[in-house]
Amino acid sequence: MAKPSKENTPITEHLAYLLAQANREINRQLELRLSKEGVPVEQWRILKVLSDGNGHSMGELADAVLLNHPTLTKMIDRMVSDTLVYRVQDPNDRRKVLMFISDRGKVLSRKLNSLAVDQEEHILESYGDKSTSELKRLLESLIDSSN
Amino acid sequence: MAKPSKENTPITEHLAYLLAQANREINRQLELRLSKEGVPVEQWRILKVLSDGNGHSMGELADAVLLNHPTLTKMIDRMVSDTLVYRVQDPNDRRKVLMFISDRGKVLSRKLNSLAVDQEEHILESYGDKSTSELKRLLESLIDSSN
DNA sequence: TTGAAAATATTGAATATTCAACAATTGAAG
DNA sequence: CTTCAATTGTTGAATATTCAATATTTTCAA
Repeated sequence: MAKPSKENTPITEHLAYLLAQANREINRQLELRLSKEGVPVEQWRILKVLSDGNGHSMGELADAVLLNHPTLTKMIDRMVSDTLVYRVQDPNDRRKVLMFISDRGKVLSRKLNSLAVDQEEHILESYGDKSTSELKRLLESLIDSSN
Repeated sequence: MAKPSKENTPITEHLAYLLAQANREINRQLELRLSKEGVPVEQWRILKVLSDGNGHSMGELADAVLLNHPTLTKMIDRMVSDTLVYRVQDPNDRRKVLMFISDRGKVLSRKLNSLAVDQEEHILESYGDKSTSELKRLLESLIDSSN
């Protein structure tokens, strides 16, 4: 019996493709909601991370919000112009810049969170509680196993 | 007892974020392998879809490979220059353009598939057979429920 | 049959992202 | 101490993506 070859697997069966497709779709939906406040998904992430009130360096932020450094720098430039966040030089390591959320940023962050929560709840409804938490668990473990 | 508020959920617990993170990581790994042939992930997808030998319209292709139309048009322009694919006007509907894979494209496609299969096997090893198929199942069903 | 609306693909301008080079600071070896 | 390598963040040029406008063809209603 011939050993089953994976060479002709349709693209829709590749994990990489399924992840890209699911991510694209969920992201599109989230984008749609956040557009009510005229804010891209990445800015929601940035505000969410910073809303712990602590200072976060650019490198740390870039990791957390899944952007590479130059892209983050330029996005932060815009957010500083919009007075949503501000930069402070790290006194302990003057190479670093610490980012903080402003009061205006906090107000916006609350609105965005509520839009994001809306979406999560919408997913829970149409996709189910069980599937959602199981999917989250598997994704976390995939991410873990990739490091 | 206070009703649990989701407003302060850390970003790492949002499905949208987990999907983005997992997708980024898996995509990065795939990119790394395909870079051996100097080809971006999207071109692998295009070649894979076209390797059924049939003609596919630009719209159909754009859906299948998760690119929007103008981006696809420009990527196809490059691939035509590299003689990996070619355009034919659809005789039944002259608004449409049918894309076909060339012989050179087929040769490249085989190499790319083997690199992609390598990755899937690597994932199976580190992440496990069971988890992988379960994750795929859940992703498919999430995508379904989003349409 | 005609004319307006829809579908399909491309183009060019505006934006955004990425890559490589740079500047500043820190760490660490000699 | 001094010097050289590593770390951190930004910049500018090169690329890539997106949005809006366009051209072409088809569909379909009047």
